[in-house]
Amino acid sequence: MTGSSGDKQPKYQRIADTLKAAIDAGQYCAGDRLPGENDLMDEYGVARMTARQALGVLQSEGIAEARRGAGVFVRDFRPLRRRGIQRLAQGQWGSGRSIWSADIDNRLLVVDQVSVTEQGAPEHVARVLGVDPGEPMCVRHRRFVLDGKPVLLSTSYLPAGLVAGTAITREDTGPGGTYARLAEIGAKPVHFREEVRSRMPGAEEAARLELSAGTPVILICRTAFADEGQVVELNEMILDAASYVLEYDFDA
Amino acid sequence: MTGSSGDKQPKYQRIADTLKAAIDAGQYCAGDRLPGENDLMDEYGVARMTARQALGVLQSEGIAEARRGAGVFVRDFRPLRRRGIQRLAQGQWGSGRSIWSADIDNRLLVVDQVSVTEQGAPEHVARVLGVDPGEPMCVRHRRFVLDGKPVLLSTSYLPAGLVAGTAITREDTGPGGTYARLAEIGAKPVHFREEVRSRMPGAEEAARLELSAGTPVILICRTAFADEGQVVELNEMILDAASYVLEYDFDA
DNA sequence: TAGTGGTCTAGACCACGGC
DNA sequence: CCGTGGTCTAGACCACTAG
Repeated sequence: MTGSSGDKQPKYQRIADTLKAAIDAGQYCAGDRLPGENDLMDEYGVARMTARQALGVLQSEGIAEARRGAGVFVRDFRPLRRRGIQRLAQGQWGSGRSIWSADIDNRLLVVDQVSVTEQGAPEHVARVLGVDPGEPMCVRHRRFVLDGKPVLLSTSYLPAGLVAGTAITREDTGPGGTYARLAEIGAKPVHFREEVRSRMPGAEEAARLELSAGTPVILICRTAFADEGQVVELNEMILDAASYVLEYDFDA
Repeated sequence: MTGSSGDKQPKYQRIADTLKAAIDAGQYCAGDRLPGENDLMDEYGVARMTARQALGVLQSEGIAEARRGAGVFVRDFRPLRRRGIQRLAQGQWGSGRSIWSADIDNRLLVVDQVSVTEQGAPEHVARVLGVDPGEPMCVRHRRFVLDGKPVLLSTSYLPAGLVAGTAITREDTGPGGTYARLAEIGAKPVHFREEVRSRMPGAEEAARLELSAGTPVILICRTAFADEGQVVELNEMILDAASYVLEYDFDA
């Protein structure tokens, strides 16, 4: 495909396709600098905005990344593997290690932008939790930064009455994390539901995750159920899609 | 956020933020037409390309959609729910109904662009299947169109030797689909792994799924294992991210 | 047919990065 | 410093859609 058919494509698309073909052919590898706007203007005899638009195609497809003052570079894709099911098996958090240490090998994970507040349940949260909007909730915000790159934003909602007085209301939830604390107060999560979708980030999300153009986010909304079917936590996560592969393993 | 701080934002960003705020405030609802390029030029006293850039922000965030000759319109988000685990429970395909009918209620699902060919295993497929690259595979391509909107592209790889002579090599695999046929030849899938990621589509993917700008795709790579741990199928799916929510339900 | 968005040109000034 | 990409202007022609 992309052959020499007389499809009457726009110029910028033809230039973009040529660059993509060169990347596929290995003429440019991950991290290499692509021809800049000026190069393309000379080579194809087009105006600045047209060359710019061609490079914009590669950026909006997540293939390339512009660095101001330096050039446009080929991106690479080396995602983390997030095992959705095994990571929540009881052995992981029952034993006292952080859930997150299951994900990472030889990498530096920093949790920052932590805040724990009590506020009223937003409407969509209340609906899932089965409570009234405005019901007091313990809201935990966190950002996870792996090797200096932010990869995940997390917002966790728990019923304020349920978790009052536990370490869940503190920034450091202690060994085993939130789920170990829930187990200690008789609200052990026994069932989980994860809903996954993807969209482009808003400006604030892109800033907090330091996303370059053309990178979507993955949204995971996890609901944790105790053994009476009671919802004990709702966790909304925003992931850099270029940093993650989610894995779900299950039997027929 | 987006307060009146003297952040010295670009004009197009300020215009875009104003439009987004108006949408959030309910001044424009899903399907409504937004102010066009000419409107913004008049209202803000900017050049054509700047107004255009502002509208481009909303489009690249998936908030709005341009319709040529008509205007720029607010998009909506009414996704399908795809239950990753229950839908592959044996009751679903063991009973003879199509797996896909489990997903849809009162909607017209059309499967088109079907092709079944035999070709050599691509390198990445061979690696997962544990065979040599070029090993003959049965390759099934399909496109799923729901109520006239393409939502999913599927490419399925099965060992050619295993499925030779079965309905799997025909376009219509018969009641219960591929998995029912595999069960009949003693290669019943008992375990599945789904790997999920997201990125922006390439031009061909966007065309086949009729995606508007600012819509990512979700990639699902599903591996089906028979009871000896043997891989019997690898299914690569490309989903319109604006059409789907994936759901995974599991116990701790 | 009138108005819309899609493409394109030929300039301009700026902020930032590497040298 | 000089080249890079980021923003912006003021025009132009086109294809498409709605009325």
